[in-house]
Amino acid sequence: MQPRKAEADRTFIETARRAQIVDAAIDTIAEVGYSRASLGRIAARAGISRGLISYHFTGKEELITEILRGVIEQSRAYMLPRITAQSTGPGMLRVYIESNLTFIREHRNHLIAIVEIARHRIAEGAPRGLPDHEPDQAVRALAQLLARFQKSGDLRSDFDPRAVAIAIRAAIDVAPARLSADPQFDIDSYAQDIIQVFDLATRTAD
Amino acid sequence: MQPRKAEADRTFIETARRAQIVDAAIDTIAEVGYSRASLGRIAARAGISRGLISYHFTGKEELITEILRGVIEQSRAYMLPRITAQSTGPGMLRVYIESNLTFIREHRNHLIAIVEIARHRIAEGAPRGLPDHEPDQAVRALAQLLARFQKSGDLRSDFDPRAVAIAIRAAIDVAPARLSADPQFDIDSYAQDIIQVFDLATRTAD
Amino acid sequence: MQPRKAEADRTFIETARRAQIVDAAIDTIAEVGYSRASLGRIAARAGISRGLISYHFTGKEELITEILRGVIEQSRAYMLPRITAQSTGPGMLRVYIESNLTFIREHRNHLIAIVEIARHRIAEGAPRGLPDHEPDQAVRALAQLLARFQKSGDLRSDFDPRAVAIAIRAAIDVAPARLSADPQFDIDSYAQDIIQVFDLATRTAD
Amino acid sequence: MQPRKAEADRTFIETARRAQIVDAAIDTIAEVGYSRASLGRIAARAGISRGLISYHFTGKEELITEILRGVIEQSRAYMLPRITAQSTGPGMLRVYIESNLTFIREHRNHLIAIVEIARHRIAEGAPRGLPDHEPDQAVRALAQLLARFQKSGDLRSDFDPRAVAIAIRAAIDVAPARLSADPQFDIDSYAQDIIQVFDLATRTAD
DNA sequence: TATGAATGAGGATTCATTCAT
DNA sequence: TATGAATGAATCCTCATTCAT
Repeated sequence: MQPRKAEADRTFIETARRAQIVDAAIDTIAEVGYSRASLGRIAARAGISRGLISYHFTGKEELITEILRGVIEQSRAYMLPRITAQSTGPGMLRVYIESNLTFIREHRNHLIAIVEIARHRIAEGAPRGLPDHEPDQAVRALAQLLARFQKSGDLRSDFDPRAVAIAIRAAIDVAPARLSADPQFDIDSYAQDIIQVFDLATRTAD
Repeated sequence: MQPRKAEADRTFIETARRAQIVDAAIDTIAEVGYSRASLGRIAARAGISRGLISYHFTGKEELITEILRGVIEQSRAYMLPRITAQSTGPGMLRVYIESNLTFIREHRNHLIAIVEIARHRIAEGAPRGLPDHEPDQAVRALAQLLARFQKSGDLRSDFDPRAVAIAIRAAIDVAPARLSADPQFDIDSYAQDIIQVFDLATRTAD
Repeated sequence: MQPRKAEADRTFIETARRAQIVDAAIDTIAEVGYSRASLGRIAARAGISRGLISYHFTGKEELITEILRGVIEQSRAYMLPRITAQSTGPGMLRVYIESNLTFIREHRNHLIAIVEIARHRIAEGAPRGLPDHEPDQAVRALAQLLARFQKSGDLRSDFDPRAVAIAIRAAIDVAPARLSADPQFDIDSYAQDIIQVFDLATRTAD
Repeated sequence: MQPRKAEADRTFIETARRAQIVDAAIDTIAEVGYSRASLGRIAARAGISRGLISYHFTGKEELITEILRGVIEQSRAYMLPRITAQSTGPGMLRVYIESNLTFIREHRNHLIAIVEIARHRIAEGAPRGLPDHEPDQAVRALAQLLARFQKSGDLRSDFDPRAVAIAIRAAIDVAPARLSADPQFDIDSYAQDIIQVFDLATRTAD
């Protein structure tokens, strides 16, 4: 759905309300799961009326899309500078995984929510809303990074960057659910372990 | 919940119908996603009335549980002998990944469906029905395998078997969704790639 | 509904089955209440298939009517001779109440069932099936008895026999429900108490 | 179950709608009986949509409980002052019966409805919602009254107050159904008749 | 006779959405 | 801006009944 208004036209209050609703929606999805996250429950958590959500968002879909957009934007803002600061292949890979999992640890609910949303969007074959089918985009970007370092001889050249990108993203994307379902899951040591896995798997034999 | 009848008491027709319904449910879930897979849609696909599903299954939950049970059983039957036939760590790992992905390729919808179901069950915190919270069980079994070969010196000992198991399962479990969403995804070459990833990551340095 | 066959045409087996079904229905109604007493549950209790009930009875209504008919017949057979054996007004009244409550005590479920049925029939304004709206018939018969003894000077003449009949029947008809809901309810001493109540209320002042 | 909101928080419109729905439910139950009184029929009678009932009440049970609560409250408000104004045993008893039946006459449908509801609640063994299993409470209160006057020598002491209370309540509770099923039933003269019955049965011999 | 199979109606509930105020 | 009110669709489930074997 297209937004109710162009972003630029929004008043201060409107922007604040949208943010408040988005936050409530994230927490609700993280707590009760996507399919039980009705507008009623989201409104209740935000302490506002059901109607107000409809007032600020064209429909449920716009709200969901907004969540996605926001979280992706934040995560990019956090990770991109860190990743681009690295100049070696192994370094980039380490920081990529590390910054992803750190961001997940510090934004648990946000990530639980978008993973939930992504699954539903994929499952229901509705990749509209985002210009490009979200999880794929992340895979593609990572694959490009890998390919670049393969070319420069900084990573092994005998693997398909796309396949490995899928595996890395899978290992990362599984973390939010783990985090919420398994109290013993230690995301930091998990990070170190999979950094080693993909480091060994992609590092050139010296 | 509990089945309408003990399995042994079922008529030929009853068994056939149950199977037909289970199949229709699998295809429906694979096509429209878990949350849109209503009994009505499942019945429509099977070409039967809504009531007939209720006649053969105590409730939606029994149907879902039956799907899970069936697919897990089939996949075990397919993979277990292949995996246990291997005596070396790397061999086991290769066959584990390979047989999983082969099974996925040959039972696309089945796997799409159970991954969908598993997500929902996790998300809604209701892992009842199956003795043990399904995806975890798979992780745990794989972790045990890895640990065993670590102890026998057949795999590196400097990684947490549980963490690596999670990563391997993630790489496998992501395949069904890929398969259905991305027409260019080549599961066989993906298999070879991730076999190499985890082989390099776990193989002892000679 | 009219019965499937004239009573005379029934084979031995048919008669036995009908009786078995009627018994199962009585126990089911007594246990789970009228509205939860589905044909499925009745069949299950009888250990037969759902279809068989439909084979022996035109519909649920015929079954229910049959229960009513049977229990009323039995209760008449038990009570009538006892009541008509009495020649005085007070004696008749005592035996009327006593034999009713004794019959109730000895046929708990049967009585619970028909009271349940009667309520539903009244409530749903469907007094068809029986030539005459059941509870009314009992009231009317009792009122006639009372009136007869009033005329012969054997009971007070300053009460409306119909009103008192209603009150007596109410005191009796309430017993089955009490019996099943209140474990401390002692039907025998209750009988003595209400015998005294209606004796004092109707006895001529000597 | 528990109401959607605390009673104090309700809007004017909300209060009015709830009352309207309760009224429609009472009339529907009185007309077609408890088990046929579906939310659909109730909504139709109220001239509103099915969903609106769910909007104002948590579920069917809350609606039913609300009916019970309301009618009991009204009937208490009507009867209690009249009964407690009496100081003698026979006087109390007369006013008890009289006020009950007057209230019934003036609130026909209300009483038909709550008797219907009470039966169902008893039959299905689910006396929750109300603090105490309703009909029993009425019996108990009356039994206490009777016992008090027995002790003070104002009523015969040779009857069980509980048994007589059951009989009196039965005579009263049967009136709503009579009223609706039997057009010739004259509740006022019925009142006078059973007042005499229980007066004669409990009055001390002077 | 008896069963299992199948249907379709009806019922309670949840929910996204619309609208008047 | 914000709310409460209201709707109607969708969903799961139960059930009486019908029918072929």
